[in-house]
Amino acid sequence: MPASAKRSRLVAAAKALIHRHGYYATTLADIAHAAKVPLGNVYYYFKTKADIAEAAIGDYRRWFTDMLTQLDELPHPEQRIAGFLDIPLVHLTQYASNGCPIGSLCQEFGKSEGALLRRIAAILSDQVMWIAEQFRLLNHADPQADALDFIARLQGSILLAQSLGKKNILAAAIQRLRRDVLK
Amino acid sequence: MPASAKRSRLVAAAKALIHRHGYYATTLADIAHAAKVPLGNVYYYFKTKADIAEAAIGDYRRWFTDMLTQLDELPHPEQRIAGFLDIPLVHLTQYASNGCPIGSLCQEFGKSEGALLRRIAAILSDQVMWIAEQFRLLNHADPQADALDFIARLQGSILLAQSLGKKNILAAAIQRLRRDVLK
DNA sequence: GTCTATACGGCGATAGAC
DNA sequence: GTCTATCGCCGTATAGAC
Repeated sequence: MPASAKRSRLVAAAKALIHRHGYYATTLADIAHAAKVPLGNVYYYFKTKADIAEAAIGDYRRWFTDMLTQLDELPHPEQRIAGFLDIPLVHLTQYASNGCPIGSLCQEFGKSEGALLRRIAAILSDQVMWIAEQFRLLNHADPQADALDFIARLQGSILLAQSLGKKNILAAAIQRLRRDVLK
Repeated sequence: MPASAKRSRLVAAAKALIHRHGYYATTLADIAHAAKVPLGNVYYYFKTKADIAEAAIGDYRRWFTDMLTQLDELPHPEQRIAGFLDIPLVHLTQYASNGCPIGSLCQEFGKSEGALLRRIAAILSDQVMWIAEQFRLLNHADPQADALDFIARLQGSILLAQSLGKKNILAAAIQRLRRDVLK
């Protein structure tokens, strides 16, 4: 039932605008306009603004779940991790100017919206567990701690690149992560 | 001239509330109430809400500058870095539940407020340069890159601890940073 | 310098015709 | 299902008395 063209356009617009301007700064009018849907009609598909965010988060989660499942097809853990690092590399410019769509929402929702925080943070949690699994296969002494450090380095580097306005920082950090893991 | 009791109270209230709830979610009425200053009177001290944020950022910058200057008195770079890591350790609970006051403002301002972003990001930049100087003294091959990685790990760990609701993540990350640097 | 009252705009959400 | 008009609230900012 969620497969309506308008609904999809609304969610897509919400994801793009929220990534660029943040959740609070994005208005329903902005989303409706970008999706070419009249403002009042938005409420036929979503009861509240938070519901749109939830749909956007669901989209992100499905996307990452699919991506990690695809990467699981690769034969070696090193290849899988390299594939994982390709994600921020492909979106380098976007991540460096708008931040990680997951990480920045965690920041925003971490301040107030408890229910939405748990949903968006679950994606980060998925990533940590997936990386930990690869590290376990690579015989790390403490795969969980190493995975947390890995994701922290990635998220922190995105923040630094965005804050200092230098996407090179992110590119170099990805390179460094790849080297440290695959050495 | 900036040393008015009311003004100081307003800035202090702004810092605390913005750290807890973020800049956009914090209203001038909240700040005025917490500082026990009538709403209308706020505008005698600050022309706009952004001006209050600027004052808060100035406060943070002075605080960190003083702290780093104090740490410079310590004889060995290792001790200085250990002292630097004591900052998030002392504020562990607060950082784990509300994030880093600097990092989370960078996220928030990175989305829209360009002028304020540059000011708050300067603090991160200061930290990176200061850490890089210590690494240079410790004969690191690439002090700048190592410093960026160091701050990224710290910021990313704070984000993970806050998002996943486990302050242990931050405590462990600090321990790990200390061990990696001082070994 | 201080404080009350209020203007003004924008946003989330609703009513109700079609 | 779709869309226009609009309500009600809240947040920033101002006017102006004291």
